[in-house]
Amino acid sequence: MRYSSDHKAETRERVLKEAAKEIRAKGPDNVAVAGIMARAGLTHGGFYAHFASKDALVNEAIGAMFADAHARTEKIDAKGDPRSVLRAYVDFYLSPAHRDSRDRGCPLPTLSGDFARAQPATRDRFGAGVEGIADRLAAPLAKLGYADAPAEAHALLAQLVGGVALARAVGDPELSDALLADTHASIVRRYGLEVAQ
Amino acid sequence: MRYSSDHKAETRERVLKEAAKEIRAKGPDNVAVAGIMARAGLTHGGFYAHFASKDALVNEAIGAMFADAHARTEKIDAKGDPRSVLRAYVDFYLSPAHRDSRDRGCPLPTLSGDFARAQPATRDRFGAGVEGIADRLAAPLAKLGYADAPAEAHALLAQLVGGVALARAVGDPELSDALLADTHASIVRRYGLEVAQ
DNA sequence: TGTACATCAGTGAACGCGCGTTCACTGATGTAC
DNA sequence: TGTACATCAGTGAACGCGCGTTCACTGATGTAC
Repeated sequence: MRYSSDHKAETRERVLKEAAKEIRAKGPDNVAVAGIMARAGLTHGGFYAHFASKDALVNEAIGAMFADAHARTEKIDAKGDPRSVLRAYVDFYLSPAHRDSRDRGCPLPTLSGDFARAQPATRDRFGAGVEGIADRLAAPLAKLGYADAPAEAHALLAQLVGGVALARAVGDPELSDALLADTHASIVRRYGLEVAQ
Repeated sequence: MRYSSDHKAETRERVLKEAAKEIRAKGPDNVAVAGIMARAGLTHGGFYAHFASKDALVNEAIGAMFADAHARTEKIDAKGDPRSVLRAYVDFYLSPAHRDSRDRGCPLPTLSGDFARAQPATRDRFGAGVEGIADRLAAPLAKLGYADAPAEAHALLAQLVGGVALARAVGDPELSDALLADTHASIVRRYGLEVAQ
C-alpha cells in the first residue's frame, strides 16, 4: 500500500504525539511500543520503520511533550502586563485541572524522576525543555524589575514543579489541594500578584 | 537451617533496607525482586516468606525510606535557633551532595513521579511521608512567627523538592548547579536566613 | 544424656507473561516501457 | 493508453529475555521422648 509522499511523515508525527501523551501519563518505562502503535492505529511491527528503538522514540517524544505543553499556554504571553502574565502562568500551573491531567500538562513534575535515571542524551533534551520554560517565566520577571530574572525564574519554576509533583503523588485529596493552594499563595504573595488576573 | 528467634525479622529488615535504597536509586519499576534479595545476600525464592508480593515490599519500603532520610538529618533539629535549623535543612537539601546521592537522600524528588501512578495504598503512605517532612519544616517556621506555619511549610517543601528534582533530571551540570544555587538563594532571602549557620 | 522427629528460613529450578526487536511477507500505487 | 515491475509502509508471527511468582526440596536446630 503506497501512500502520498508525506504520509510516512504524518504517521511518524502521530506516533510521536501518542507517545508524548502516554509517556507523561505512565512514565517512559510503563509505555509499550505495541500500545503506542495501537493508539496510532497501527500494529507494532511497523514501529521500526519510523524509529531506531524505543529509546529513540522516548528521546524524540520529549521535544513533542514540551512543544505540546507550550502550545497549551501560548496565549498567556499575549497579555501585555507582566504581572498578569505571571499570575496566569501560576494560576494554570498550580490548578487542580493541571494536576489532574498528567497526559496533557507540563512534563516536569511527572517525569523529572524518571529522567534523572535516563541516558545523557535524554537528559540533555529534558534540560533544554527546562530552560525553555524557565525563559518564559524569566521574561515577565525581568519586566517586573528583577535584577537576575533567569535565577529568579529557576527558583520559581522549582516551586511550581515541586508543588504539582507533590500534589500528584499524595493520596489524600485534601492534602493535595492544600499543597497546591499553599504553594500558590506563597508565590502570589512573594511576587505581588494579588491584584492581577 | 533453623536460626535464632529474631533471625527472620532481621532478614526482613535487611531486605527492606536494600529495597528502600534501590527504589530511591532506580524507581520502583526498575528494581527486581531477585536483585534486592541478592543484595541482601539471599536467593529470590525466599522472598515470599517475608512479603506477599513485590507491591507489598514497595509499600513497606516507603516507610523505611522516609525513616532513613529522617535519621540522616536528625541532629539538625538539635540546633536551638529556628533560623539555624531552617538554614541547615535548606543547605543540606539543596546541596550537590544530596542531589548526587539519590539512594540515600529524600525520596520526594526522585519518586513523586512514580508514585503519582501508584495504588491508593501506596500513595497514602507517600502522603504520610510528605506530611512528616512538612511538619519538620513547620516547627522552625512557627517559631519564626509565621502565622500559618503548616501552609508555609508546604510552599517551602514544594520549592525544595522541585529544585532537587530538576537539578537531578537535567543533563548539563552547570544548569543543574544553577538550579540548586538559585533556589537556595531565593529561600535564604525570603526567610531571612543569611546570617545563620 | 542421647536419639528421632518436626519446623521452617532459605534454595534453585521452573512457569507464564509482557515487552523490545526481527523478519518474511503483503498489496496498493508510482514508474518504466 | 495499457501492462509489468519496483517500491515500501504496514502486517503479524516469532524470538529471546527479564521478571514476578510458585513450589518441591534442603538441612540446621529446637523439642519430645
